Amino acid sequence: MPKLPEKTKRTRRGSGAVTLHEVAKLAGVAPITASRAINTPDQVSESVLQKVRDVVARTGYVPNRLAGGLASIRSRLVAAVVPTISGAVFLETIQSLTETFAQQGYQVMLGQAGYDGTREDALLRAIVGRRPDGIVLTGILHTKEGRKLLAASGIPVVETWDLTDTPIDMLVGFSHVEIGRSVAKFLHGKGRRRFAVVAADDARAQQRCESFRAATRALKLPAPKVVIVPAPTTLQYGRDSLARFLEKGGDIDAVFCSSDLLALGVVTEARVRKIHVPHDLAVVGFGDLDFAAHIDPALTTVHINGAAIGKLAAEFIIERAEGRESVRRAIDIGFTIIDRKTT
Amino acid sequence: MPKLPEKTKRTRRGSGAVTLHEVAKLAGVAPITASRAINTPDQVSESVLQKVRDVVARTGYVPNRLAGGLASIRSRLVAAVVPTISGAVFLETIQSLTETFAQQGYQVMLGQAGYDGTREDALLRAIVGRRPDGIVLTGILHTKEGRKLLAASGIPVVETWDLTDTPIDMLVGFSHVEIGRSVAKFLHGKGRRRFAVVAADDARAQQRCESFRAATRALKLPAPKVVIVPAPTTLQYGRDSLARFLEKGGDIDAVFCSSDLLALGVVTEARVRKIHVPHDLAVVGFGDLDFAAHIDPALTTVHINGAAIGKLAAEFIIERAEGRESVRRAIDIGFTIIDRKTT
DNA sequence: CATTAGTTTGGTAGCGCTACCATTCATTTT
DNA sequence: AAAATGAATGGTAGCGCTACCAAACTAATG
Repeated sequence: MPKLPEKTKRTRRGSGAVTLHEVAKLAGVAPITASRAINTPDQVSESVLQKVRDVVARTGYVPNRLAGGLASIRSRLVAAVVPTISGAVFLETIQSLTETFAQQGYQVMLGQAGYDGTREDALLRAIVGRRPDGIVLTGILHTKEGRKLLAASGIPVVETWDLTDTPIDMLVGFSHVEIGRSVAKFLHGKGRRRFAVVAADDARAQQRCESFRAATRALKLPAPKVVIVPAPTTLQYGRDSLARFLEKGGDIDAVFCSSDLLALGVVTEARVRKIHVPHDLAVVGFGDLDFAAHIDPALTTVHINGAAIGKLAAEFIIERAEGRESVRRAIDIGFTIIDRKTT
Repeated sequence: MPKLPEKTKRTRRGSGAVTLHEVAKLAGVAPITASRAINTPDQVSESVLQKVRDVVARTGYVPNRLAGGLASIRSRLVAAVVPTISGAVFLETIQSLTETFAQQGYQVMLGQAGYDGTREDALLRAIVGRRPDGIVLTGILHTKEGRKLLAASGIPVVETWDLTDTPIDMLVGFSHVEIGRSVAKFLHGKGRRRFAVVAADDARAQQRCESFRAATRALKLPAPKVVIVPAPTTLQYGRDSLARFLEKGGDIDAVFCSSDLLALGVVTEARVRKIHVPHDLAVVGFGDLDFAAHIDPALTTVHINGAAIGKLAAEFIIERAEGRESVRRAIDIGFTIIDRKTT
């Protein structure tokens, strides 16, 4: 059995790590055969496989995917872009995205674009430079520059958490306009008439707010009172917002919040002020985060299947990467209003 | 001005994207000069810089960092490993980590190891294969295999959210043992005597629980009642846990929870059962998440400066990558018990 | 003026891997 | 038996970039 050679030569260049060539030499085969033994084991004889696996174990060889990606145009790297990771809404999506990709041997690169989109272009350039096999845009509106860059790169892109008639490439989302309308109707159906909205200062929350407002108009109700809070949302903003409504002599009987955290804040503030939820005030959240069902009173909210979004987005990109062109390119995953105890 | 050439040749190989060589040719300089114009602009004359920048803008050239990383052993990629992204505790750390790195032109790759650590080794291999400039381990205990792999790779590693006498490399953390002890003393100082613990089934939560138990023994108090819940923790587990204590005829006057979400659950369940917090029951959380200060009653909890951990970890790795060997390698960032209204 | 030092540019040779084609040898078909 | 097929292996030539050294040229020094 050949002895493991000392790390000699290659002083200046090279990481000093074990390379495929060294593995091949120790196994007594050609480099390309060693490569096949590792990547496509069924193209190789049992004996070669054995020898190579043996050497890999002994040397602790870890393939250099930088080199592999450069040689094969398959980096097995994908990028996920979120406005910010601290807004808990996207977590489920990222989690299932990461898991689905990990199972297929892909690594996920995370980028935070910020809600204002200023860093977005720079981020996209950094991402494209890594030549990922796909890019998942999580809930983001795109600058012209960004769109051009992505289109030119030829990298598969999935936009998520929204719908548009002009997707860059693929799409997994749902209609924020539809949600705003549905919630308005829902509250109206419950006999509520004097609406308020607490909406984060981000494009999708604003869309929901706008269509909510439009729906109240269609229902011949007074225009809803609106408070805009910075994104990402917090419980405190929710408390403050309710306080604001009441200070302004707010005569309201229902609040639609753009996140569950805001809704929890409103519920909390209401309790402190001895306003009974749902009797005096109905509260609707958005996101159906983990805690929504278990707070007291249980929160009525709009459920989005974030995990499904992540899984689908990953599958779309994997299909593309494997060359299986999928026909479905845009999916509306829908939403559900979960009627619990705050309405 | 030379015309942009059609994309010809290189049909099978190559991404078809603009390369540095093409940029150089269009700018009328050697490839290496173009490289310098882009990466180290002050090594190059004003006129060359102008020409190259011009061509880059016209062609939409995006440097291939895969190739760059392969050639230079500087991938400008770093990996962050978390047990799971849905446990909100680490979010702040990841966020500040990502931001600090992004500012320096590094990209962050995210890996989820799972709380059980089964996927950890596979994940580490995948990460090492990408030859990142650094790896940040967020709150993880490491298998022998994993330690060996990382040590052999020579990649700078920062372990976080814990302390150990035998760090793989660098360390930014705090003492879970110290926290358990401090919280026990804190509650004892408030006159509480009949303790309970709700702890997640993960190593660090267990450490806090253990030292809490040890401290009660030292204080000659009865052993605390303990409920273990699966990680990551949820509000519901918190509610269930309090229910469990009470069913078992739990004669308790204080609960130490291993997360703020659990604590919120306990507080919620207590309210539903008309148990007054803090009069009848004191509750202490862990993490001091965003909402802790704003729920009602405001939550007493252990504050960890997660953002600082992320920032420091990033700085450690950047220093290493730039060749500036830092002396400080292990930092205890400490913690604070924030005394609010639940105790 | 020659010599030295500094600045700007270019050539060569890989980094570690895989695509593509060519070769060998065993197996099957006519 | 010859031809055709298939399976296993190897050789060559890059992928797109940068480290290293060398050359050319400018400026400063004695």
